[in-house]
Amino acid sequence: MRYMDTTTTSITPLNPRRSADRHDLTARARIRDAALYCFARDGFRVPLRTIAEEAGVSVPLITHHYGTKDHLHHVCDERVLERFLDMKILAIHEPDSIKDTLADTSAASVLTVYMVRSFLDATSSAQAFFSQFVDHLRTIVAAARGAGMITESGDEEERLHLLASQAIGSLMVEFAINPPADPRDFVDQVYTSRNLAAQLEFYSRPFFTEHPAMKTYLEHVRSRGQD
Amino acid sequence: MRYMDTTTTSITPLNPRRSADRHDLTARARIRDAALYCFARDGFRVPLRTIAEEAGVSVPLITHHYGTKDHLHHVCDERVLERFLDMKILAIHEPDSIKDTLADTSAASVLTVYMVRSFLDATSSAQAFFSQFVDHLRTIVAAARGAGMITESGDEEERLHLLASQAIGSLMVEFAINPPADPRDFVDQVYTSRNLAAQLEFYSRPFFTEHPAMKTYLEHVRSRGQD
DNA sequence: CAAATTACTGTACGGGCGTACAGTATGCGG
DNA sequence: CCGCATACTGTACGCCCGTACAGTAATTTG
Repeated sequence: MRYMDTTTTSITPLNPRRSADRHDLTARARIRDAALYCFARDGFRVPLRTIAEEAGVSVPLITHHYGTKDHLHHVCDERVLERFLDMKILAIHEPDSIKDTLADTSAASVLTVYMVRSFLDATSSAQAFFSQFVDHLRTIVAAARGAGMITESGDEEERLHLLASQAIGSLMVEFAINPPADPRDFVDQVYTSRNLAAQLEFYSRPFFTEHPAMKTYLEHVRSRGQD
Repeated sequence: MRYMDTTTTSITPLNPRRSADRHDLTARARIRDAALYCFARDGFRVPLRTIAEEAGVSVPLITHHYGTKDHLHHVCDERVLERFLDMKILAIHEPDSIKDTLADTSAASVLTVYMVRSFLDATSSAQAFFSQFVDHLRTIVAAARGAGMITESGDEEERLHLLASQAIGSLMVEFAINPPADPRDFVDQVYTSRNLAAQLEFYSRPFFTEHPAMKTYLEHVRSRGQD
C-alpha cells in the first residue's frame, strides 16, 4: 500500500448535493462521500469514472488516495458500519423511532440502501452488518422483555436470527421490486403507514389460530422437525 | 431475431450432472439447462464461456440458438417461473410440504437459488416471481382461513405482502450471509429443524405482549401512522 | 445424388473498465 | 530561493466478455 492514508474522519453529510459548498471538503473526503453515494445509488459496479465525476476529480486521483477500488469500497463499508452504530435507524421493531428520532431520513436512507446493496452483492460487510444488527436487536429485545413487553421464546437466539432476517430481507425485497430512483427516498418509500400498521398487527397478534386442526398440524410438523 | 427458435419444452432434470448421459439431450436443451444451473451457481454475470463449457459446446453455438445472452436469461426465467408453478416449494407457511412433497430437494434448491439471484439482481422476473408468490400465498391463506386455521387481519392484502417479503427476504439474507457452494444444497441448508421450529413459534404466538406499557406504545404508534 | 437448411467451431473485433505510468502544478520546510 | 513531498491530470495499456463473421461438417429435402 503506497497510496496516501491520512485518516481524516471528518463528520460530513452523506449526500454531496446537500453540502452548501462541495469545495469546503478535502478532495479525499469528497471522493469517499461521492463513492458512498454512488455505491448506494448505482451499486458497487459503478465505474470509478462516475465516482470521479460525482466528486469533481479525475479518476487517477481516486487511486492516488485509495489505491484500488476494492479498498475504497472497504473504506465506505467501515464508514457505513460506524454510522449505523450512531443513528438508531435499525430499531425497526420500534417503528416509531424511525421517523421520530430522524428529522431527515435522507441520510439514513443512503446508509440503508448501501447496506441493502452490500447484502445484494453478498460482500463481507454484509456479515458484519448482520451480526451488528442482531447484537443491536438482542439488547433492545432484552430490555423490552425485562419490561414485560415481549413474550418468551423457546429459542431466543434463533428468534433473533429470524427477526433480523425478516426485517432486513423485507427491505431487500422491497428494493428489488421497487428500486428507488434516489437512494435518499428509500426509507420513506418502504415504511408507509400501511406497512407499519401491518407490521404492528403482525407482531402483536398470532398469525395461526388455535383451531384444533391447526394444533394437530403444528404437532405433526414439530415431530418431524425433531430428526 | 434470426436465431433458431424450435421451442422444445422437454422436461429434463435441472442439474446437468444428474442426467445419466448428458448427450441424450439436444444441444439446445443442454445449453438452457447449463445456463440455468450456472446462473444459479455463479449469478447472471457468469461468462457465456463458462456456460458453454458446462454444456459441452462452443460459445457461438449458444448465440446461434439463443441470439443474445439477455434472451437466454429470459428463457431461463420463463422456465423457472413455469417450474415453480408445478412444485409447491413456495408453500413456506406449510413447512411440512417442503421436505415432504419433494423426495429430492436439489431441483427445488436450484430453482430457489435462481429466483433469489433474480431478486438480488433486481431483474424484471423478480417482480413476476413476487406477484406469483403473493398469488400463491393468497389462495393458501384463504383456504386455511376458511378452515379457521388463520386469524383475520385488518388489511389482508398488506399482510400477504408482508408475509411474502419476509419469507423471500429471509432467504435472500441467508443466501448473502452463507452462500452455498452448490445451489442444490440451499434448501436443506436454510430450512433446518431449528429454523422451522422458530418460524412455527413465531407464527403461532404473538411477539409483543399485552402489557399495559406495550399497549400505550402501540396506540401511540398507531396514532402516528394515521397521517 | 444434389442442394439447401441446420448444427456447429475458430477467430477476431470492440466496448467497458480497472489500473499503471509519466508528467505537471502547488505548497512547504530549509 | 531551492528542493521535495504532496495533489493532481492525461494517456494508454491490458483484461474480460459479448457478439459478429467466415467457414466447415452433418442432416434433411426434393
